[in-house]
Amino acid sequence: MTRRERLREELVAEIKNAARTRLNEAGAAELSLRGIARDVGMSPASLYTYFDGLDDVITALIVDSFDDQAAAIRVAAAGARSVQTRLRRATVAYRDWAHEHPEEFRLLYESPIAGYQAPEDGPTVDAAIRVMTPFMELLHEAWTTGEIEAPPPGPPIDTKATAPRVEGGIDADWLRVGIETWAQFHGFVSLELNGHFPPGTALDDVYDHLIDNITTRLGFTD
Amino acid sequence: MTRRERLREELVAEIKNAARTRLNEAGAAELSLRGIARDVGMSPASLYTYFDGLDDVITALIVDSFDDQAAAIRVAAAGARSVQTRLRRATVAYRDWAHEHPEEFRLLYESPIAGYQAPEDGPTVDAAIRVMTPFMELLHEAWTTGEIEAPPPGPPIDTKATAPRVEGGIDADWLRVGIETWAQFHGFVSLELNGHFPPGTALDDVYDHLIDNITTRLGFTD
DNA sequence: TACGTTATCCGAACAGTGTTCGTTTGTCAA
DNA sequence: TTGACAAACGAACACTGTTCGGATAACGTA
Repeated sequence: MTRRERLREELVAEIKNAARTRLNEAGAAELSLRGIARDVGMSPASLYTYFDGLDDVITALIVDSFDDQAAAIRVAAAGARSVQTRLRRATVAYRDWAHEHPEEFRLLYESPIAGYQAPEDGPTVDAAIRVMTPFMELLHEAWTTGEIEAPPPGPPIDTKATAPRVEGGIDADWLRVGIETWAQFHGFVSLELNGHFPPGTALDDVYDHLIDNITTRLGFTD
Repeated sequence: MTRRERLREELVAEIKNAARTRLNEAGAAELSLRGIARDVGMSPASLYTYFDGLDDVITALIVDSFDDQAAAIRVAAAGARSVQTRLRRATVAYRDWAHEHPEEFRLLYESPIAGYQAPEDGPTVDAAIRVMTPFMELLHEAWTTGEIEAPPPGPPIDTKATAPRVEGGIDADWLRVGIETWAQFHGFVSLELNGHFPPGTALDDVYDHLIDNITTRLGFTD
């Protein structure tokens, strides 16, 4: 590792850090290439030495943010005995992370930057799957340990795209259950973050109540 | 109604129409004030005679889109006998409308235009509530006709903001159930629209399956 | 009909954006 | 030391939203 390579890596990290800070503190509207360049103290043109443009910086940011959320979920779910408890903690961590990084959450799951196009080779898709993997693993574990029963059959899911990225493959019915579960608590977080719920309400408790309903319906015998 | 007032109304409608067409056909990135001005054949400065700026045009667009979705939901839910069927059709209409107007849906429920700020006096909030009202009415009707039972008590919801806008007020428990229900099918539509589900899957069937689960849990005896 | 008022419209300008190009500076290896 | 390459920059281009001043047209009224 030469000196130049090391400096390059440091500067790439500094640029990504400046971009993330800018996004979190000033919002997506201020996530501009020229602004990032000002923050790291270089000219806009110089940034093109390290990234192919603003979209490339954003793509790197998305991948890092997905991995950050995935790590937060894994940490929150670790340690508890019952799978039900770990699954609950994972869903709570999903929402907590969104509250701590609302701009990043929007960047990951909505499209707050008009004109941004994710790259074809899909590094952001890979990273997104790394967030869902803990949930799928918990469902699978709950099933193998007998905490919940096998899901009733339902519409088929095409597992070609996701199965190769999950250890031991993935069952179509479980993937469907995972997607449905995800959709339910994600919808709450998304609507909440975009201000679509009545103000003055203790949304923590409502979310807990929603998770209760979801886990109950999954078949956990509380 | 003078001639000038009529011309003004027509031009306002034409501007909004151009903005909506631009959004739907070219995406949020092309929803620019200068572009809209080009489409209607006037200078950018002239647009300020009719709107206070780009944000004001977008606000008008949001209100119209909310009302359009609300109308689609009401049309879809009308006519069927059982409340369960109408509720199901309403949820399907919610998703169908999103598929027919994906860019508009994102504009309503996510924040695809960085820097846009909704106005303080909340015309967009009023319009958003007009979308939720049919769902709340259906829940209330199912309860009064005995198709489902009263919801078990749960965390309280502050009904001050929404109750005055719904005829006959609103019950806190029912509002909570409505919010939870909405969150669940909205999450599916949002994730689907943003490409977070495995490709090649028959998502229509999965959504139907999800709605089955939701209505069953609401207490409808199929 | 004539006049003053007002709405409408536009051109020019300003500050900001992403991106490209040509050039210069700095670093590394042969 | 020299040649090759990475890195950095200034200037420019085509955009964007917005403001301002002035011109033009339509209006209500005397």
